[in-house]
Amino acid sequence: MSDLLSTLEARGFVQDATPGLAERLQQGPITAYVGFDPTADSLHVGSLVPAMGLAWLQRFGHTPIALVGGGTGMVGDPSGKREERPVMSLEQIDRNAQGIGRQLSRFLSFEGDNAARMRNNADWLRGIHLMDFLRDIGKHFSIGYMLQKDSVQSRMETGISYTEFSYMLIQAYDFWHLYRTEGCELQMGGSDQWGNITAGIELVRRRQGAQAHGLVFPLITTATGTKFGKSESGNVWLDGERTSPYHFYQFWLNTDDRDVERSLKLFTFLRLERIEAAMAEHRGNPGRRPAHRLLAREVTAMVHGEQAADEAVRTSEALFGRTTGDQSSPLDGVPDMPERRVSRSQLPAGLPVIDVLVASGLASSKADARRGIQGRGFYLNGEPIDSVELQIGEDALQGPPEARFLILRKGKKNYLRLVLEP
RNA sequence: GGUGGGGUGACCGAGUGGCUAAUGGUAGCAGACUGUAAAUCUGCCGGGCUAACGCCCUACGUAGGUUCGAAUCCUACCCCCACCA
Repeated sequence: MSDLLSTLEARGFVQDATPGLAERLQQGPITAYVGFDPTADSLHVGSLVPAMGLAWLQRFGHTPIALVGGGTGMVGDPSGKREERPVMSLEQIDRNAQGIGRQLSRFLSFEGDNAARMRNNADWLRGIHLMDFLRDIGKHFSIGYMLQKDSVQSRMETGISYTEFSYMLIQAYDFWHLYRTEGCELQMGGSDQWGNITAGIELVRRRQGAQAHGLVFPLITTATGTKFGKSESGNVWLDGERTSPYHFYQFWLNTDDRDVERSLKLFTFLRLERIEAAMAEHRGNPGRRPAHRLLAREVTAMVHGEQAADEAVRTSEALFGRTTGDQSSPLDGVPDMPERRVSRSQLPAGLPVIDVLVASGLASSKADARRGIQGRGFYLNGEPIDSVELQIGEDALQGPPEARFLILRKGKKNYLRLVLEP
C-alpha cells in the first residue's frame, strides 16, 4: 500500500503494465501522461478511470501530464471503434480541448514540486511535415508490426482508412515528443491503448535508446454487460450543464450491487479499510444501500463540489425518501429538481395532459404520451394519470401566479417540474 | 479496371409481388415483484388523428420504371465487402 503501483493494483486500476515499470518506480519520481480525446467538450464518467489514475500518480509524488488530443483528434483513433470516425473541424476540436482541460483541473493539482501539466498535441502535431514524419517516424515501423496490432486487426473486416491506420504512429510520436521535451517516461491509458502505447515505447527506444514504460487500465463494463457510463438519459457527463449534479448522483446511486465495491475503489480516494467497512454494512442491509450512498456522495462531491453534492442528496431524499404514499407536499421546495419552462401560450386552453406531457419533453410525441398513460407510466403531482383526456385544472397548479408549476413524473425515476410562464 | 456478394427500422438480422409498419433477437420505455439493485414476468416500442374499432402519412441505399398492387421485378446511379488485375 505504500507505493503507487501496489496501490493502483489493489484498487483495480492495472490491466497490464510493462515489466520494467515496478523497478523504475522504485528509483524515484517519474513523469507520466494520459491522452484525452477531444470528441466532445466534456469528459464523461468513462474518462474518470484515467483521470483518477493520474490523480493517484500525483499523490505519490510523481508528475502527471494531461494531454489533450487537439492534433490526434483530427485523425481519429481506430482503437475500440468499429467504424471510421467523422472528421471534426479545428475550431470544434479546440473548443472541446479547452472544456476538457478545465474539467481535468478538478483532479489534479497545478501547484507544488510535481505540479500537473496540461499539454495539447496540436502544438507539435499540426506543424509537422509529411516528409519529415515519414523519414523520422515511419522509418522505424514495419508494416508487419503495425498490422499485428489489435486496433488494426479488428478493423480489417469492416475497413480501416490509411488515416486511422497511421494513428498509432502519431500517438507514438506524442510519447517520443514528451519524452524528449519533458522527460516523460510513462504513458497510461485504457486497455485499448496498449498497442499505441507500446508503439510509443518502441519509438523512444529506437530514437533515444531509452526505456519507456506503459500501464493500461481495464475496460470498465457493468455487471449487466452494458457499457459503463450510460443512464436513461444517455451519456453521463462531468459537465454539470450536460448532466446535472442530481442526475450524476443518481447515476452512481443506481450502480449495480455487484459493481459498487469496484467503483468505490476506482472512483473515490477513500481508503480501502473505509470501503471494506461500507461493504460490510451493505451486506448486512443491502436494501439501505449504504455503499451506494457513499459512492454517489463521494464522486458527486469530487466532480461538482461539496455543496452541489449536498443538494443532490437532499433532492434525492425528497423525491425518493420515505414519503410512503403519493403526497405531493415534499416535492415543492426541492432544490435541484430538473425543471422545464414552457410558455402558456404554446399550450391549448384547458391544459390537456397529452399536450402538457409533450411540452415537458417526458413524452416524445402525443402518441407516446397516450401509450404511456395507458401503461400507467405517468404521474401528475404524485398521482397516476389515468385518463388520456384529462384536462389539468388550475387547482392542480402550484406556486406564485407568475410561475405556476406542476410536478410531472414518468416511471419511478424521472421527475420534472414544469413551469408555466404566462 | 474485372468478377462475385451485399446495403431492411437505434443495432443485429428474417423477408423475394398482395396476408408487411415489415418475423426474431438486442437495446430502450412503462408496469408487477424488490431495495430508486439484479434476475424474472407483462405491455409498449416510426409519426399524426381517435374514447375506441379504425383511418391517414412516412419508411426497406438513391432516382426513375413495370404492375391494379413492390422491401420484393426492371434500369441507372451511389456506397460497402471479398477475390482477381
